Amino acid sequence: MAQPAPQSQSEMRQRNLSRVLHTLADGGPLSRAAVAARIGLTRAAVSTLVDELLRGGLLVEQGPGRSGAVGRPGTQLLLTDRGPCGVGAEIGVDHLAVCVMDLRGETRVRVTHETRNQHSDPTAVLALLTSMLRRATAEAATAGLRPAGLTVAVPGLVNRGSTTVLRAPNLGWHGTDLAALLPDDLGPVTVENEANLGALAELWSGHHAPPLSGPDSFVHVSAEIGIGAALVVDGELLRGAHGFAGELGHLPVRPDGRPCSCGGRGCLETYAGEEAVLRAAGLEPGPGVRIGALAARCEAGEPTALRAVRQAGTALGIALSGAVNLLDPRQVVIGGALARLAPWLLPPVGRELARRTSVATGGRSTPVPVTASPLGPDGPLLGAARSAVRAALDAPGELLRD
Amino acid sequence: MAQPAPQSQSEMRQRNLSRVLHTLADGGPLSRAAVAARIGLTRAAVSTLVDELLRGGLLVEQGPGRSGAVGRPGTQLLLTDRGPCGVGAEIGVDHLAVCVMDLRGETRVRVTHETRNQHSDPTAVLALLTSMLRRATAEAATAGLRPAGLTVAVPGLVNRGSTTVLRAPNLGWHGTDLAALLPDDLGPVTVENEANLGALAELWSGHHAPPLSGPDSFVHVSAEIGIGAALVVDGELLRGAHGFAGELGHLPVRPDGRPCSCGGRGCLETYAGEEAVLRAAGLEPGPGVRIGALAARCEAGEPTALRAVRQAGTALGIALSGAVNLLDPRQVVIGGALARLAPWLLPPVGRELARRTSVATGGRSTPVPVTASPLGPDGPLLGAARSAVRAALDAPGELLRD
DNA sequence: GGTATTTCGTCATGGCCGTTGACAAATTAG
DNA sequence: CTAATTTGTCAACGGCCATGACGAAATACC
Repeated sequence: MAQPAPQSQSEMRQRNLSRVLHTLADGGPLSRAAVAARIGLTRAAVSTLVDELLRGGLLVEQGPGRSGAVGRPGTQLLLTDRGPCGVGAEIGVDHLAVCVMDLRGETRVRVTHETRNQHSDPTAVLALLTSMLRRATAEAATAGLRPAGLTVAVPGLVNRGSTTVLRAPNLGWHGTDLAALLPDDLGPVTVENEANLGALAELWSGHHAPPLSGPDSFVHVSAEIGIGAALVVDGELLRGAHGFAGELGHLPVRPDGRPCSCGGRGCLETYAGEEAVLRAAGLEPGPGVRIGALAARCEAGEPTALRAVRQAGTALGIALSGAVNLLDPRQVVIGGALARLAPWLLPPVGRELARRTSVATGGRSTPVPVTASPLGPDGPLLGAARSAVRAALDAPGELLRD
Repeated sequence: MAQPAPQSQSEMRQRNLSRVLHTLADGGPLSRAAVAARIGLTRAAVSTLVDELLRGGLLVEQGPGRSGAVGRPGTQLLLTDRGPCGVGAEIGVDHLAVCVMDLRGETRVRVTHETRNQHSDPTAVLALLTSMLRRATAEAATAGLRPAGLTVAVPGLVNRGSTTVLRAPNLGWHGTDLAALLPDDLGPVTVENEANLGALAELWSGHHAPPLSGPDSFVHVSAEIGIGAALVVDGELLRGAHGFAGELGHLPVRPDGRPCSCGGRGCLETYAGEEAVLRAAGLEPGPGVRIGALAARCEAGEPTALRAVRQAGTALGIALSGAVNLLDPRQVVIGGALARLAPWLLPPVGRELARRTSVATGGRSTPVPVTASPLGPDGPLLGAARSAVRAALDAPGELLRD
């Protein structure tokens, strides 16, 4: 929401159009007067903004609302469920997925495909993804939806603001420009780290702690590539100077401990990474043998698996203590595939956090709350789609161009 | 602050006035045309903005600039060195300081007073500080300067957006509202953690790495209360949800190590905190025996002191590795009193960072640069004064009110 | 030296945009 | 049924920036 200052009046107009759209996206159906009250403009001004958006087909009017309150009831406004939509795509280690979301945030089409993308050829993978995109958008078109932007979630590092994947170790991709291999008729293409998108999905879903004052901030842990964390600060993603922020997996947990592939020693990843935990649980990591298998053993109550997860949780808690002391987030969220392990992971994590973050919580008895994301593995895909939707709502000028 | 801005165009005007002021504050003397080019408005628009600021006495015209370039030379504009000014104050453990800064960023008056503020009475300390403020602003008045805001640096935690010191262990203050004990005729009062202000001073001083692209981001380490770090992300201070961000001192360095007063074990502070380092160097911590004494022994080449600092540096490097992996800052700055130890502290810190942050630097051979702040112990005071100046430049409407 | 060129600052004009104040419409309270 | 309240719209207004032209003041070139 933090947009650049308006410097010309047309920019101000764009920003106000966008504010109307976002207000309706957040607050469900509202009358013109209610929108005006929320964004601090007069009813007359909002009327002209709404007229423009209605003419452009971005809003629809519902019948007069039965409010029960005194006074003339307002006509309820709603974002359209036709017209522009956002497209999200996810490139996972063992699957591809596409999701079409309308401006209201409803998922309208979803296509999934199981594959093995480890050490794969980007051209082949993106050709498959493109055909899935074609199928999904064709189906969306029958519902009157027209793509206004595409966001792709990737398990790797993406250069800030570019569409090039710098490194995706699990895919074996290096310096691959995805925009060149994807359709260009779906609107602007954005490529983003999947952990970041998972965190944004969490932020935008709104089903967590109410924003007491000011925007939200949290640490969102996932474990697709090693152990990644996405940091949301004041409602915005913290990407870092080079786009590499959130490398929780290489926080030193035991400075003289096990050597890590990164060259350091005792990184969190050597204790709580997928491979380390699977081995500790007596499982041989391999294709198909991933966190899901471990969760199954925990559910079965197998002691080796439980001990392995507990130890991983302790290490994760130590690393998260560092993050909490540094960042003072409102909460910590365990998302992605790790969310399945939450029942066994949260207790040791919470224990370490309680021990080690008393200063950062101001000595109060309540440590940072740690929760599991209800979105779980769907986070990155939904975050990608919603990111495309929000980008469209941010630029109403583009959408009104017809 | 969440005031419903009913007049969105006058808000735009205020912003543009502010942009003119900030452009001149950053870029030295500039002509109207140069300002227009920088902020993206037309010369005509900037002319009216500048007229208003000239009439309000915030700008002055210099004679036509001798540029040597073809074309009519522009009349150079400059912020005034009279009229409104910012006042900064610092409450240290063993000193008080006040600084008056004009809109150009020049320090015009500075008053320092040595005291012992450990476990002191806030009322007495602030009475003394008030008399210093009176003296400084009286002297500033003879130069035509009129205070437009006061920012106070304190070695403790301040609630976000309030003027109340939650906890300042070294001062022995708890829940003290400073605004009630300070003069109210110096403009709005702001209270801020001194580590944060030191970092902002560093950010605004501009004498570090050139901003290659986008705003700056760095981790700024100081050591007044334990070990504090201030985090600057995208040119803004990261304060945390409760205002407690930057507690570097309690990052776990050796999770089963020495017990810490915070209740945790192996916190950085137990290895690199002032008290721990002094003891390791064979010094008995006490009033007057602080980091300065240690630096003197290092300069003398005393082996025990050198070893103590080297070990502290290693611990600091481990903790900073965590911070760098999480935040991906452009650089790390050692500031405050710690800057005096830089010659002996930087090598071990750099060594640990190089070992442990290869992932966060994208595998490139150049790790995050670590530098010592050239401001050193002056950072917090200068940051406080400049923060007051910038707040004034942000609200030109207030300054033009006469 | 003189003219052309370039750049600066200003002016009048115009368009855009949100505000103000008033009014009809639609509903509830009594 | 009347009064009160709220909604949505309209016309007039004022503020603000863009546009395009102009004179002013310097340099570049002949």
